[in-house]
Amino acid sequence: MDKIKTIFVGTPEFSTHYLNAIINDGRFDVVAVITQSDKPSGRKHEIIQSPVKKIALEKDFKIFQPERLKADINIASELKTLKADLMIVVAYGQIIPKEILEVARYGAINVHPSLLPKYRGASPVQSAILNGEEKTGVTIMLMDEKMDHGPILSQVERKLSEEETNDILHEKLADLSTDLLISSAIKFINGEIKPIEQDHDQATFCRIINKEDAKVDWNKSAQEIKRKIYAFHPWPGTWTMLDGKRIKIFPPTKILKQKNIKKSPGQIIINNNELIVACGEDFLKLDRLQLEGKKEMNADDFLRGYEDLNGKILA
RNA sequence: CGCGGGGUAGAGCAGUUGGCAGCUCGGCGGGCCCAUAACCCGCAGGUCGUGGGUUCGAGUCCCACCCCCGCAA
Repeated sequence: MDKIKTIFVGTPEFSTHYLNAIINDGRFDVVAVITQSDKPSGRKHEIIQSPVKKIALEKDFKIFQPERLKADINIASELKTLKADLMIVVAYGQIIPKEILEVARYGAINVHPSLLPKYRGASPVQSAILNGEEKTGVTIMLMDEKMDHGPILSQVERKLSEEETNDILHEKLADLSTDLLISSAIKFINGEIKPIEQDHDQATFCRIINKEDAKVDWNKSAQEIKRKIYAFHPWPGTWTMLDGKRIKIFPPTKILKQKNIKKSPGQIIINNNELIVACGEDFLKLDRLQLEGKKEMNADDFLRGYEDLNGKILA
């Protein structure tokens, strides 16, 4: 059997797990890679290449980096000349127009890290943690014009614990589903899978995360705040303000229930060398912090250098 | 040339107008105690990021460079 001529579309680290799996499997021939354009990034505004691009360069794949895929009319015809069998899309970061989705003979397959039709959209993993879901998973599906809307080829589930962070969960979901992507793609091409239409009435959506989402509202319950800290780790990183300075909060944190103490939300309590903050409901013990300009550190290190914290208010 | 904070003992920090380098924690030794991460006594541990300059004298002032970090993108 000939190798499956594949166009891979993706951008961040998460995508690279799948690209590597496809490369290592041996039954696929990557004829092109589409990834986001290089952008000035970091402290000195250096030009940064996407993780997917780095692999593509290493393997000497043909690379496309349109500024806006929608606006680039020529790219569809150029892709067609590759006579690809399949397009595989993992976290590209742009809407892909219909003409592009149709350049490969068998169409486009998407990997989406949620149990579709739940959590369509830009932040499925973060949202599942934020909402305290008991389980999430990964869906392999065919793409159509609507976002995360196409018929499902396969799914895999994973239980969630209260201690799951966004970065680790992404990795675990990838580990869990790279094989599934490959087997599903091959079965689909061989006509061994019948795609199943999603139950669109059950669909839920999650929007892209912005920086304002990452600020702590201490009026919320300790549980809600804890989930945010885990869901937004390491990016964008949950933060609050202390004495006019930004301070980031990292996992782990622990919820403390103490009914007889009354403090205003955001108030710091130093007890037994532990850093505890009053929330709208219950209390949160913070273990790891980072003051702007400083490195991330343990709470007891932080307390050592920052005297008279007791009673101060985080906002 | 995007904006900003920082580099001082193993860790976290302080160091006033330039004048003997400190604090808390940790480490080591000893003491107290039924006992302890508690308490008491003692000890060790620093080329103050690097190089140059000013000065009788620089952690501190001037110049250059290296490294870490927050914002923004």
